[in-house]
Amino acid sequence: MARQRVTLEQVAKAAGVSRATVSLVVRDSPLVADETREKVQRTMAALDYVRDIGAARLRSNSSRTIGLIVPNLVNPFFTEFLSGVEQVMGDQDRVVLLADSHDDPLRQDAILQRFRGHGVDGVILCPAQTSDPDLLTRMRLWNLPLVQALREIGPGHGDYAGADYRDGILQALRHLRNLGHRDIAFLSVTADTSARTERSVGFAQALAQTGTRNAGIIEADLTWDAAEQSATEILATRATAVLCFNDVLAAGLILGLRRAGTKPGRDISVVGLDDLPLARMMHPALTSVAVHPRRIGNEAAALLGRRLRDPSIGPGRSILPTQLIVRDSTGRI
Amino acid sequence: MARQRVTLEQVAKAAGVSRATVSLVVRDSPLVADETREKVQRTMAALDYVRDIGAARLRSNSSRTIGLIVPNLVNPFFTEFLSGVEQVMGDQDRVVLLADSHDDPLRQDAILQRFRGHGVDGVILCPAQTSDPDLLTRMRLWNLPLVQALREIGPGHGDYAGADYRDGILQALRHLRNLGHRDIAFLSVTADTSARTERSVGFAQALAQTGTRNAGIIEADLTWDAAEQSATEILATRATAVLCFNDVLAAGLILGLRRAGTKPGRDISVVGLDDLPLARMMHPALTSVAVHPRRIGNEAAALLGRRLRDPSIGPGRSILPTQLIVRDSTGRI
DNA sequence: CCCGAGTTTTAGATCGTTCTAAATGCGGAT
DNA sequence: ATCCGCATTTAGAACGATCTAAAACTCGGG
Repeated sequence: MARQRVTLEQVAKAAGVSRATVSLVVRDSPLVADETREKVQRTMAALDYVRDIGAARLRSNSSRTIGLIVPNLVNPFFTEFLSGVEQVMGDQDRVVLLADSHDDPLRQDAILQRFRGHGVDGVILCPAQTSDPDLLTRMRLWNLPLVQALREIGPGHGDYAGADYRDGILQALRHLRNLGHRDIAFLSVTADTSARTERSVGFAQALAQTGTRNAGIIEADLTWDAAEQSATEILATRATAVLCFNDVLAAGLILGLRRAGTKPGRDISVVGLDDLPLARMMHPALTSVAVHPRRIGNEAAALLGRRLRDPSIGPGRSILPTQLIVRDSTGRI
Repeated sequence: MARQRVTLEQVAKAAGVSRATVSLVVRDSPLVADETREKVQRTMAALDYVRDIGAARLRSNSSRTIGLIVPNLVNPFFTEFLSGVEQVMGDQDRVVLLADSHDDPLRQDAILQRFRGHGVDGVILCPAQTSDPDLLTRMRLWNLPLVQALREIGPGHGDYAGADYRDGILQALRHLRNLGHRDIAFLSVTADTSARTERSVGFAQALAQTGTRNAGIIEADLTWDAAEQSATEILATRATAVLCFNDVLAAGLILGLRRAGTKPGRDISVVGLDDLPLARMMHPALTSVAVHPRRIGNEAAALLGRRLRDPSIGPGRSILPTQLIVRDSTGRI
């Protein structure tokens, strides 16, 4: 039960130098003589010294720690994103505090306070639905660097990483039009986020640009069951093709359509957004717009790194290109 | 750039009491008078005081922080598990440091050092393949409480949370036998973990217990492509049914089988393990053994919580029951 | 009016680091 | 000899909390 943490002090004593010198070695400062440095490094290794980053932060105000808040850990989309963030942060020798807001602004607030208490250097936030726009000013007040990702509170300013959904939707509708579709429905979500408005607007614009018609907008909760049940509503429209808010809904919808006796890809075309891995596995394989959430995660992490290095730099916005992947769920009318 | 962190000192001054009193209020100690407590709480709220947990830990040795290492963030199985851990820890007002070892023991070591430096109270580890058994003694030396999950280094002692795969496999083979199958193949993975040996042994035992025959053990990398390609090898055996290491492999295999012109569920039966959400979405829908990774995550977190509360308590092992979910990928011979 | 037993509050040391400012050692130029 | 400049090293004060041990109250009883 012995408290047996090895401290700077002990290393210093063992190496016959002062605490301050060891501290300099730890942070590999150029001020220390090569001979001393080596001696100290040897004793550090011998004693299995591990620097206490908490104590270091107390004095220096850099915890090498960042907070990451996602609204959902079940959707593979977010976990791929998360994996992208973790990857870059690990390479920068930073550590990621992870939390799931369950799309609940109150919970999100609580998490932010907790993160604040832990002295994170910055936060990557994928905001919960209906987050208070006021949150941004509060965070500025707290002096807590923020990068938003995938979704955004309020009008876009500040660091942001996302994907060019509008263009992706345009690609999808062009593809559908080339296959002869004219009446297109949109299976949207109930949750109110910037991601939804972006895609709704993108849908409207793409309709105009491709000369196709809105056959109806159906909303469903973001679950497979809800999407499955929405199939009947979709079939009640005169749509020959459906664009879905994301692949989760598309997958559920396809299940529902099959259950209702139609053959997706032949009787009705379905396009997803996100191109989750499962898109390939479904039957019929899902035509979807690839978004590469992992890369967005990389970008978000890079943006935050940049911000931490230079807080005065202008906001960085990173909108990654998207790409339609054609599979079997879309076909000629 | 203003230094604007609100400290105990400032709260104390504003409330007209001492630092120590405020500290007691923060930790809601019963020692402080109700009147004082309220006064202090009001000033804390007014000043937007946030307790610095790093500083607290320095003195008190409890960081309310735990480390979680998974070998893979892409596999939904692990992210569900992770989500289970996060949930319980969040409720305990603890924060999760997350890292991905990519199944690489060296990386895993580096992560552990980083966690140690951050002063985590304990670690939940899903060990990377071929982790050195020596790691356990090292961690004991470091005085770092450990809960293993899903996989285990060395012979089982110490806290562990996992699922009863053996029984799940037995259920699967019974089911296959009842459908008339006698020759059963096992699609395994190349990665060498306790999870693999557990399932291999379970397969062998279940063969014996059900009076079925081993039609061959095929190994594939843990990717869809590899599983897809293994279909030809599987078809070269005389197996009428295949048990797969997990649903990812099962999904790939089914794709490969279909591509090869067979009809899974009719010509050949396929059973997965884990019952990932995608099992429902595939065509044919995958018969699989439900493992509930989220609950395992809950358990692992609970075990660690228990250990932190009382370090002297005996090791806890939590093996959750599994349950065969029959869908369309298995059929009468 | 003092005492003792509770209850409540507090001063000061402490945790392991970094920072600041100053001390030290060493050549070479004066 | 003395002094300067440079490269190294260091003592001691932070940082923001908790802990320990003692101080300051309160109150009823002698």
